[in-house]
Amino acid sequence: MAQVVRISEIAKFEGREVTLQGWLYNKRSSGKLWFLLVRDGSEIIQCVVFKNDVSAETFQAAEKLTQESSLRITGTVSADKRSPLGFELQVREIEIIQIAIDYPISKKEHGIDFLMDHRHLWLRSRKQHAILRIRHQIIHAAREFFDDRDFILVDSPIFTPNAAEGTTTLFETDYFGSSAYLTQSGQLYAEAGAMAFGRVYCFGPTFRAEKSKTRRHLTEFWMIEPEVAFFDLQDDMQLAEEFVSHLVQSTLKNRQKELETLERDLTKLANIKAPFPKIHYREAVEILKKNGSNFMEGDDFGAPDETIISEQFDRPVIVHHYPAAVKAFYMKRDSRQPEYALAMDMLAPEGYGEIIGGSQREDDYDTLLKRIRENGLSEEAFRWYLDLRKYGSVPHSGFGLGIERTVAWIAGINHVRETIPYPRTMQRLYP
RNA sequence: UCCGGCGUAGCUCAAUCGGCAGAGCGGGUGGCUGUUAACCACUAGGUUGUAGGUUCGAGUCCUACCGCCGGAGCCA
Repeated sequence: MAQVVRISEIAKFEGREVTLQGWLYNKRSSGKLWFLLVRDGSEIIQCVVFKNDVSAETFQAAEKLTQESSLRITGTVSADKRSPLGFELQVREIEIIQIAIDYPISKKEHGIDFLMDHRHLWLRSRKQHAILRIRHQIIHAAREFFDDRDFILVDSPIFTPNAAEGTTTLFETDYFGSSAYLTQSGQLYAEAGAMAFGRVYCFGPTFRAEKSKTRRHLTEFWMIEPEVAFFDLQDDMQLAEEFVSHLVQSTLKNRQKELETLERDLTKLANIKAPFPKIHYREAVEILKKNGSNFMEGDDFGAPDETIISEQFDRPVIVHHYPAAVKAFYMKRDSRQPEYALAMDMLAPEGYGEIIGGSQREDDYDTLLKRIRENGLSEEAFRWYLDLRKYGSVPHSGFGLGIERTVAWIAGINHVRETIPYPRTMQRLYP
């Protein structure tokens, strides 16, 4: 065995003998010659086995290897123009660790249900690698954005005693004889954090028991939620557009190869720079009317409406001042036009839908208490939340960005289920 | 929950008007010293989702159920 290296760093070892540890991705033969595609998690490299250059045992080992068998393979790194990677391994020795029998995912196409049943194995494939590396990059960029702006990470609990959004979409679980709910949003706790630290964010999984079967929905999805004291709606929208610009530009800069693997149109991403267009709800309604939608003013937008609106722009569009009636109880109303909430949504281009929802929060104790009562929510469960309006209440705002929809949009993936390692939907709790 | 679609080999799909259930991939065997989802030859592999019905005859038509896919509503 020679020095063990990662394939991603193979260029540094040209002309030297190295050992790779990994799995067989695919193989081809040509008589006295085997071409082994070996992956180690970082990259895939073609390893060439000439019958005349290796021992009989090693040549037999090459013959015996099946797809996804694990191995150590030793040889000399050589530059080769025919290789997509630019380098090959001229093999001297193969050590089989385990022969994989009947690996279920073949090189040809599969249906989505089959692939999702084998999600734990599907993660090994090229496309899934590209998507999850992009997800990693977006999460990294998101943390970097807030950390660089002096935000403190203050995570919210996952077990909660109360609802943040509609009560019909809560997952209820037994909690030592009483009920707890899986969080739908970390926002309410982030508000408490903002009153403590000024600017905070939380990042974690959230859960919605919505019976949605669409390409934009999961029952478990990850959300990053900043919350800032003394921010009004304008400040909030500006933060959101700078944030999303950063996510896109960081991915474009650091994951170009993965975006190309996914055949993403990079020119569309290059445009995504702040400022973004910002339109009042009423302007959005005008757009819908002009484009032949039978939309009723006063409603919230449906998915087809969002697509029509977002198609008017070459970058995400922020719609603000939604009718208060269709928005959550904690959103502050505009004092000059109280039928509208100081709310905003960011709609991604190309039909990817809403990626951000945010608002300026109601900061008046009596008004918030009234809203809680109007919505039939438990005053007792929200006692702590009301405290924030009792002890030094200030204007504050925040938003939540759904990671999976953002990854789907940036990576150009049709369905959010491929943007998370183990998607949870109404139909799927396995693997 | 509602609307629409699909269930055939391990996988992806064919099967004309209701008339012998087939191909590619994957597996096995053999061949090939530069392949890129390699190729060539041979080969094994089937309770056509389940239950019932119509018919001389059902993968195909009808009913119910189950599973999945897409969409709506709801949302990020």
